[in-house]
Amino acid sequence: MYQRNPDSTLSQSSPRSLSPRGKDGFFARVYALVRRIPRGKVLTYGQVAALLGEARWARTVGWALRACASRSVPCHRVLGGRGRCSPGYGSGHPERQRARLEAEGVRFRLGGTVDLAAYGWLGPPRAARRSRMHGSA
DNA sequence: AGGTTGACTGGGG
DNA sequence: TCCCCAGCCAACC
Repeated sequence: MYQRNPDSTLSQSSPRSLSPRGKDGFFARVYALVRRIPRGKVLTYGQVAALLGEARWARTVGWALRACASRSVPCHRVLGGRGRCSPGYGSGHPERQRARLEAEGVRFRLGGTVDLAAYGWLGPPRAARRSRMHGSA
């Protein structure tokens, strides 16, 4: 099984990353958003960055997830822009990411990519609800 | 203070 | 479709 020590990653793996300074806790906001991705749905690094209002910070999102502060953050639901698993997932085991996603019902194409149009999350409900409920009034 | 790194992206071959 | 290159930008050293 591929369970890493949640505790060790919390206390010693990335001590400084847990107190992100750039932009009032960008890391924390990344974790908060990723935690909301529903089972069986995915998001790309670029989309996470965009949803947080920092469209060009895709690489920084990667930094945040590398630290993967808590086991409660389903970081396996974040893929590269081409719907591919992250090369560095689980310290170089993207297959683990795939296994987790498949366990949630996400199917992969022959090339090892996920159909983002089919499995992509639309984002926080609130954003979608706002335009629909309030409309113009 | 400055160079390097990286779980990214988009474009081109 | 896959691989490589240039641009990207904060974190890291």
